Amino acid sequence: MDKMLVTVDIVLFTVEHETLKVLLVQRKFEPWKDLMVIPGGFVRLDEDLEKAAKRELFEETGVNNIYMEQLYTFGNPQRDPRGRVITVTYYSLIDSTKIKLKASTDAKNAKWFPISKVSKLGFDHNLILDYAIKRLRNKLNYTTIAFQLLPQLFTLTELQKLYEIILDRKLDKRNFRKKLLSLDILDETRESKMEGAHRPAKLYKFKKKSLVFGRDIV
Amino acid sequence: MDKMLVTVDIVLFTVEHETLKVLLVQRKFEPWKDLMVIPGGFVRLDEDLEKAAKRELFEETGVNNIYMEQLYTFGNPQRDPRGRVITVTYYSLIDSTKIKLKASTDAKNAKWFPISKVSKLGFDHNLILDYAIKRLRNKLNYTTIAFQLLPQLFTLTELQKLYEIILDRKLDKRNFRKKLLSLDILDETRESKMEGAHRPAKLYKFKKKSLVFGRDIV
DNA sequence: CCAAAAGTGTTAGTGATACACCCATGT
DNA sequence: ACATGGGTGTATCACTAACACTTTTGG
Repeated sequence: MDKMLVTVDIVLFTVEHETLKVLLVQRKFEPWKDLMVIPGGFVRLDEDLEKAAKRELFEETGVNNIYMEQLYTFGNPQRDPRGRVITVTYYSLIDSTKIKLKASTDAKNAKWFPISKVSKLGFDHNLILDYAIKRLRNKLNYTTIAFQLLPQLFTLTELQKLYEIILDRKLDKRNFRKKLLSLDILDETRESKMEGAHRPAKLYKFKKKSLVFGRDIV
Repeated sequence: MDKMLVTVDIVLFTVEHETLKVLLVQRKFEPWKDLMVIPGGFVRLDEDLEKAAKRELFEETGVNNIYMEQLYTFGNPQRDPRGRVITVTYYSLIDSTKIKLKASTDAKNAKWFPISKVSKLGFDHNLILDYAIKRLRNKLNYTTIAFQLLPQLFTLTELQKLYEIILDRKLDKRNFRKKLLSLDILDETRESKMEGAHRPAKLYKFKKKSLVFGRDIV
């Protein structure tokens, strides 16, 4: 083996059942047979890195057209026992209800895992995941990436809950609302959400110009 | 050419004669013969990426043991006409007086260029440089990387001037001092710098624990 | 009328910015 | 005494964080 191999790995996050989850696939072969890993694959010779990441992701999840950001490039010579493999990693946060995991394409078994329950992954993927979680949480502070997880109309409480799940801490309701509304990226609608025995919540939508996901808001 | 090739490129900054400069080398061969480019080279099969960056840098500049940070990985398939070459880029800021540029090793002609005078570079290196400048400036806000450019004892005015040069804007003297002193990373010494017909300036040094360069200070 | 979540304002603290004058020295 | 750069304090503003009660609905 005298080649340097280049892969892309994609750390894909979602929020489901009030839990931050990451998409993992199970390895069918050695090394790390049966262990879970972050999905990814080899970059083709004529293929842009981000395109490759999107293609791999599409092949394994059916998800398309998402905003994706480069995370870091991991290149320890020992990270893959089969040879020299460097990996350019990407991450994203998506609405899991908008995709269907193709259960068995590529003979892989893709599943969402609560990040709190992820144990030993193959390769150096625990390292990659930890790094991605930090970046994701940090990115929440100054971008709109979280908004991709909500329907077009949503309540401020739903948005806040989302932030709390991803950040894994409680936020103050009044401060959260004040902050979000001051950013001038939300439009109040005349509709409201009635469900349960309590006061209905106003529904908001994003201003059109704010719909570029991942856009920086500072 | 059926291989994917991996290089590391290093954007090395310094401040000299009150100017922010970047280290460039001149290409001796096609493509982009005679144009300036960011120094770099191929990663060996058994070599860690950052190690490779440090080795390349050492071979071309003689500089050793520096703090270096990964910038981004560029992988457009057309970025090198000779084949598929992806590059993992690093950047750093160093004291140019501590190194000697080996003028002609590797048949290269390494020189410091004021960033304001950099014109068309080979490959996509203008893009890489622009990206590096942004990151460097941003990093100044919350790390101690700039401190590597100063002698052990320095005045606050020297430090401020350094920041102004890198950021390319004036800073308020009182606010700068207030901020820096409030960070609790400087120790006042009993010495002062006498030069010129004016009041001598107090000399400061960094607290030992702050001497890990590139360390985050927030 | 009770339970449940929605909605709302004020205060205190912190950090950023803007701004002008006196101080210590060499010549 | 004057020219030069060193050194200092205050007021305003914006943002963060802490904190508790009233409103609207369904049952």
